[in-house]
Amino acid sequence: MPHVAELAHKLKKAGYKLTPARLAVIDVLESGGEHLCHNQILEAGQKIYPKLSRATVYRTMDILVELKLMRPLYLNEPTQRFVSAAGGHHHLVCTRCGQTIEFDDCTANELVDQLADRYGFQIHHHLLEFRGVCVNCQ
Amino acid sequence: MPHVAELAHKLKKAGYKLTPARLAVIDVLESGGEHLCHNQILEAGQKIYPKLSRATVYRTMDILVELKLMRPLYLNEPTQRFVSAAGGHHHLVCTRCGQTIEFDDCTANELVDQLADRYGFQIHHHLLEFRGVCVNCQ
DNA sequence: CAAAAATTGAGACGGTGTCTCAATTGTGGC
DNA sequence: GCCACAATTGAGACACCGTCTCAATTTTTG
Repeated sequence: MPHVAELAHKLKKAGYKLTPARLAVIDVLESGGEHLCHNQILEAGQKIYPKLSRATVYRTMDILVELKLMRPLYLNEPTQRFVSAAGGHHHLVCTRCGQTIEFDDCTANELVDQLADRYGFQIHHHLLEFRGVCVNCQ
Repeated sequence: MPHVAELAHKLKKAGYKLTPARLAVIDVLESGGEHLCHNQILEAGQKIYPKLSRATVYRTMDILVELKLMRPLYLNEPTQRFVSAAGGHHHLVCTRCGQTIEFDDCTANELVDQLADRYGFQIHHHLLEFRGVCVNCQ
């Protein structure tokens, strides 16, 4: 989970201005749950800074992704969501209720090397997604 | 890669009618490349059966997914794409040119058990996605 | 203080996925 | 082969999403 101070500081350090709109977005990211999408960020952000507009949310998220402070992902739906770049990148998704658990364990590192060899790819990152039914929904 | 005959047969067996529209969609799935999205299926399908409509493509794909003959996935973009349910479920994506290689190797099976234990999930399937730069784009 | 640069909100726009509805079509029973 | 009925269809309406433009505002700089 990102910290307001940290995100804000890095934004400023990268040469971006700390405007109320951007601070509202950052605030939402810090206090809101995980896996927020643009719309959720917009709605929550407007409670903090009512003038906040959709375009600004998109622009701010672009910056945060560019600076590798947040990471975009698609959890089996057409909506882009965001997680802190620091957090675990792997997911356990309940296909019934949508609950998503994030974890870090990863046994894919050997596989990364194999694939790099076989296909000549430079692999930068990877994502594991497990899908099933959670305890409550069984 | 699915076979027309096979998909068509299973559709009929499940109680669905074999209409020209559905056959066109199936034909595209069989002959077209991998990772097709609705729009690509529509365009290719209309070359076979010009009256084919967008709604029918969506409906047919819903059925095929329901019957577990095809599998939907999102490759880091808001567009849903489809792969044969039988094929490999893991991907190597070039972030520069978009080329996607599909493979089957999987070292995640131990991880599946661990996660099932830890979180009480019944895990049905999983997806690995590796992202990097392919030979040509380096 | 003035000019330039960065950022913004509002709204237009094209594309996508969903839905409705009247018209058409495939199928099993005859 | 034909018929009646249920399934299926295409067309278009609709809401929503992501992108873009642009004029207005704010911030920084000289």
